[in-house]
Amino acid sequence: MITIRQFFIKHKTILAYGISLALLLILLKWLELRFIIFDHALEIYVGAIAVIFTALGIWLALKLTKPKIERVVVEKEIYIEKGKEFVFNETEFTRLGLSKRELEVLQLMADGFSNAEIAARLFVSLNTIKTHASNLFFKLDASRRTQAIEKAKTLSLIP
Amino acid sequence: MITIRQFFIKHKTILAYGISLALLLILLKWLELRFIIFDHALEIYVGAIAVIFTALGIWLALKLTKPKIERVVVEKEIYIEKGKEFVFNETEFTRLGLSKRELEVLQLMADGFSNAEIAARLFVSLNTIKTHASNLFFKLDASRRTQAIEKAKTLSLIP
DNA sequence: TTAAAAATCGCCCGAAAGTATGACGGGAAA
DNA sequence: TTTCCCGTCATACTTTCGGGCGATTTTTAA
Repeated sequence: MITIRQFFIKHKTILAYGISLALLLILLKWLELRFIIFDHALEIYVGAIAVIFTALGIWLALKLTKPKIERVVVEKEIYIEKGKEFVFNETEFTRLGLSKRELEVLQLMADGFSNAEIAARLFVSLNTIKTHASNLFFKLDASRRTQAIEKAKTLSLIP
Repeated sequence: MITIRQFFIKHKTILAYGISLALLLILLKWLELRFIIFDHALEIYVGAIAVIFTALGIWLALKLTKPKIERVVVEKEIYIEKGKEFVFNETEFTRLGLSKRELEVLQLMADGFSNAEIAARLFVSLNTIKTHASNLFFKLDASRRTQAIEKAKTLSLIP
């Protein structure tokens, strides 16, 4: 159930607009009264309306235009310690969403084994290895095993 | 010296605005005439003016304001190898009887390039790269490129 | 200068790798 | 309990690799 108060809070922009309009109408009525009093006041009246509504239009346009989004690419340098003992990069592993099995296959691939050899070593079918390899390439954004290995090494996923 | 024509060309936006205003005034005059004829036409008249000038305001705002630009910073990570400078194993290189070109191909292979890509990079044909690769595999006693890369790395032939 | 080594290219063919898609069970999380 | 991910496997197809030839042209070094 939505209370009136909640409604007010939710639509405060619309409310503000409504109140503004009301105030404008009051102003117009007041101007209308003045118009009766003065000669040639019609021109002033119309002019005032024109000015006010031009301003309103401008305000509306500025308020309602969506900002154009510009992407700025900032290069962030990440230094990788090399030559020391291998430390597994758990962060990247999780970020890329790799599975244990996939890492296992990746490791064996880097060791120079063929898909058939990997399949034999892990006691699964060749097709399974191919599936793992495919997923691996997708996750590592690689299209070849050598590329995948290269990336995995720089990311410290494998020694 | 700026001629009148040049002035017109330069400020055609302003001119367009002026002409629009003139047309609007004509329209208003015409409406004013109608207003005399009809009873209660004042409200219509004022409403029309309000609408027109609101539109004008919106148009003006859109035309004259610079588009809002929202900057979104996108971080692109760049991995940089640090420490452990690579020392080329000249001994192994000579012992295995590798050629300069072969080493070059080997290097590119390790970087994850396909034979076709290597061929393009070295401005030679795919067949040439295949020949180099074959010789490479023979000399390194490997039967796959991944194996060759593995061996070459442990022998410090490539970083 | 001349032979050896290196680099280039070609063709054929089979093997391996990779793509696409679908399916199924099991375990963990919601 | 249901959904989602993982691991498993399969089929069918395309692409890339790698082996096995042979061949010509530079380069290099004796």
